Amino acid sequence: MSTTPPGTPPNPPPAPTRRATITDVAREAGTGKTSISRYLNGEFSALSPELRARIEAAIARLDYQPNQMARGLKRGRNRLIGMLVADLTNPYSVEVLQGVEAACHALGLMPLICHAANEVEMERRYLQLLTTYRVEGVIVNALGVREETLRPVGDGGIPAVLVDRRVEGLIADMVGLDNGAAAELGTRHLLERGFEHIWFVVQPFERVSSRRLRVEAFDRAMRDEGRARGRTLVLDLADETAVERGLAELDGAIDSLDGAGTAPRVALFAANAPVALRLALHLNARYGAHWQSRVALLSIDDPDWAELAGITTIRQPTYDIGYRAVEFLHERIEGALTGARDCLLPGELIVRASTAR
Amino acid sequence: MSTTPPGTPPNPPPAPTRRATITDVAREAGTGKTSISRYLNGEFSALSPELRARIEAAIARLDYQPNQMARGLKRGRNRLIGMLVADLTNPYSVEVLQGVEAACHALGLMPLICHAANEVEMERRYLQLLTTYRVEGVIVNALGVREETLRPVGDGGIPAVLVDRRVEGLIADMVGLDNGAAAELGTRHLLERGFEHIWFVVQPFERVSSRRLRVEAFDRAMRDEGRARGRTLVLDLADETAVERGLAELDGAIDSLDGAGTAPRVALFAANAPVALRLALHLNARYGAHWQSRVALLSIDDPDWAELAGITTIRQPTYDIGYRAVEFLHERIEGALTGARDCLLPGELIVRASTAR
DNA sequence: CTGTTAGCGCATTCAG
DNA sequence: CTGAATGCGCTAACAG
Repeated sequence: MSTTPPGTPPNPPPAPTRRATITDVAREAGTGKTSISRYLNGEFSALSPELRARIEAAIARLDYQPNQMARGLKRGRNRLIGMLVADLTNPYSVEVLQGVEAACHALGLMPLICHAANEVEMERRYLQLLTTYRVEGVIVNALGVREETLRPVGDGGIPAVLVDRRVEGLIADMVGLDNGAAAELGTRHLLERGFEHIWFVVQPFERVSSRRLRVEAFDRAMRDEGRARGRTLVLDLADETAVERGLAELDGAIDSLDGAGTAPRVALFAANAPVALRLALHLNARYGAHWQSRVALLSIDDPDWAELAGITTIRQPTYDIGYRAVEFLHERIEGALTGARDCLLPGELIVRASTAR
Repeated sequence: MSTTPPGTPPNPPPAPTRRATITDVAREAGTGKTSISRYLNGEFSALSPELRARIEAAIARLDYQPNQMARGLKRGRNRLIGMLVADLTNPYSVEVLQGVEAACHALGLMPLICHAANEVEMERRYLQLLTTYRVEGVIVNALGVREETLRPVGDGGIPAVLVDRRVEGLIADMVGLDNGAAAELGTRHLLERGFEHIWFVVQPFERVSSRRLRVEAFDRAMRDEGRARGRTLVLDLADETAVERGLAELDGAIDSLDGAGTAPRVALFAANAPVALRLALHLNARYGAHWQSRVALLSIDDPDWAELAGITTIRQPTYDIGYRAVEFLHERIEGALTGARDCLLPGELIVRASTAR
């Protein structure tokens, strides 16, 4: 069907081995390349209706599609932006991505998605690759290291906006959850529900600003309160033996605090979904399907299994985070010279059986 | 500023606003562009050690990075391939992606990841976009429609390999789970464990080949057996009211079959993880946390919450699927002219509490 | 309104 | 061993 010109047999063009170029179209339309270019760029006011029609026909006949690479080379901009994701396995990332995609769509940008899979080396490679492809900007959900890796980015380099985490020594826009408020929200909730012992469980946080902020807010909230006992457990999910050691510590505490038959007195506050999952798996294995009668679990992030497990969560405005990040980046690309800006979005508490009492 | 003349202090150039080009490097090294190009392409045998050193220095001084776009334009190949994902929200997709990335890495390819978010229109847009960026090939986890959308791809068009699903009228390589064997494996398992009523629950499958194959294999396996009763329930997850209607039907059946106190006689076989999650959520809401004492649940796909919920699964070799897909594509790109090939990988049954009796 | 000219950054003949 | 010239597909001045 396509756009067979009137008068020709309706066979689709025989799979052109070489894609048509602007020169081909010009020849086919009996005109110069400039007019084709004008047509492509919507400068119709500079084209007679007659010429325009001929061009249209030629393009259809040749199934012509302009080569973005060439356009980019000439124009100096290719509408490409990089999106560097630390861990796509984390539902958080995928959700942010949806916002990013929507915004890109709306702004005429094309996101190149790169997945570092939690490996610093990958992060470096991709960043370098993005650079060589001359992306106009990058959105970075970084692994946390500045040196070398992030050199080409940010101040002076290509425009960048950080997502979720700040990077030491890198001045750039940043958008993410209001970690302080979120952690405080969760802590207060647990305190209100009368838990006497609260463990904040988090992955190593020295290098990841968002985690650090969450820990700090937790500490602060617990200190302000005074009654309940709060502790922090660091779980390096990448090191299984370390994880088991940490979990054993937790088990000890839970066992010693068990108020047989009564509602649980201890609550676990997971700093994010991966941690929450690891905790749930362990508790499930150790105490059986009824582990929730022993311990309560609250988590920042709201993965799809949270509802199934009945755990309380603090949902992040992931979509908005992604969308906003692209907007920031776009402004920078268009030349906004503002200083580094922050956009901290609030989380939403979703109370489920685990802490409903 | 930029090109600091030789003999000046070795301060790193103050963030050149314009990236250095090959011409800059040539000038800086006091040679021609050709030699730089040779250096970049590793043709050291054609460079005197002395020249080579000068080039090296110049590149470092200018922080030069070759422009991939320009290279691609000239060479006619840009090492880019498109990866079109139907639904990144599905862990299956992310896992496949990891295999794709690893293979790309190994083969020197750069995957452009595009997320159709289950929208045919998005799929069309991205495919068209990939075309204009002149990707050398595409890996497609399609939404299932051929017309228009997939026109530029496959036979005659740019090399393509399908993942998980075949597309009607499109002749191309395909790699995915051996759906027939997997569904049969699951069905037999349920029969062995003595379930008397088995429901196969699946999303609308007319347009998605993998789903169709699973349904068919289930039917076949049930027919072969004869004793137990098998039924198929279609759940269109995109249509909530339809979903509820379907679930109500299921509820009726479960209730009527309830053998009070004994082990469950009915098992649900979910065709994939999204369906399994929807089922689990519903059962959990309706029968409480102990729903598994009423119904067993088996699912193709092995999402991270499966272990937590204790449901039996058939895990797909997702990583291998992605890796293999890239290998196929690579061969095609390099000019292999074989007819369409298939690569069907086996699934692995993981028995958990739900069906352990 | 329309076509000609000159590069964008790079790789590739083809002569030194 | 080395470099000058040519053109990839396209846009952007410049003239008609």
